[in-house]
Amino acid sequence: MDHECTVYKTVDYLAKKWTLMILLELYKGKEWKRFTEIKNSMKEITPKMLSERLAELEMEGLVENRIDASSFPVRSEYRLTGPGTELITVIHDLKKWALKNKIVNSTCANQDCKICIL
Amino acid sequence: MDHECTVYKTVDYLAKKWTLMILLELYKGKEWKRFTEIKNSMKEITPKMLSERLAELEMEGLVENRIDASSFPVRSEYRLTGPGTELITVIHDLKKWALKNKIVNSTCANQDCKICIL
DNA sequence: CGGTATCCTTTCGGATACTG
DNA sequence: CAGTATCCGAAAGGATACCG
Repeated sequence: MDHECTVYKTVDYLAKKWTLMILLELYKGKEWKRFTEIKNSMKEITPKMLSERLAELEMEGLVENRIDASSFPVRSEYRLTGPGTELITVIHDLKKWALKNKIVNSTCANQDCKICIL
Repeated sequence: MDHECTVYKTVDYLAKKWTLMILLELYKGKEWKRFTEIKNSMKEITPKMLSERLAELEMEGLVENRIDASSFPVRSEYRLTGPGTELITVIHDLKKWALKNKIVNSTCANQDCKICIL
């Protein structure tokens, strides 16, 4: 939309399809994850989408990428940056708000969600 | 997208165009605001969009509507509910995160933003 | 005033194929 | 393996007109 307000800018890219899922996928488990590894963990995503979203997140400084070109095939891995990890806290707050105020009966409420693992 | 995860569900509707702007518009100033009053404060929005978004937000329990049908023209007013107001806190946290981690030089950082007023 | 209805444009994302 | 290129369909949103 092209905003000047920080809040709108931030939500604009966080809100895109797959973005949150990718962030949470990178948040769980191991530090560095390979492209295909991320892709396989999100059954429905296309390489095009994953590629686009990772590029955006890298530009926003939430994700970093390291490439080992000496090996073949090239090994490319991603992880959350510091800011990226800190954002998870805010997302967790959002979840707490939702569970407190809106969700009446959800498996999400009884336990840590298996999907977002928050 | 049709998620089962609380977090995704929540972001799915918060992320729609105009939604955040409407919430913040209702957050500032007076308690109850009329349809046209909201519309005029957001120069670019069409009545269709405002109507759709308000309906969604009402369904989600973030906004409530009262109608005075005895007057003519009918007087219809909106305001944030309790949960709606609490959400503003989370949005504020998101802003703080963005200013701390991402925004280098923004008028937003020096003062409360004139747009989101957070 | 407070919306709906209709139509139309634009954007987004999916499917698929291909490449170094 | 880690993507990119191309094409296409669905859906979101804008413009405009109209109505109780």
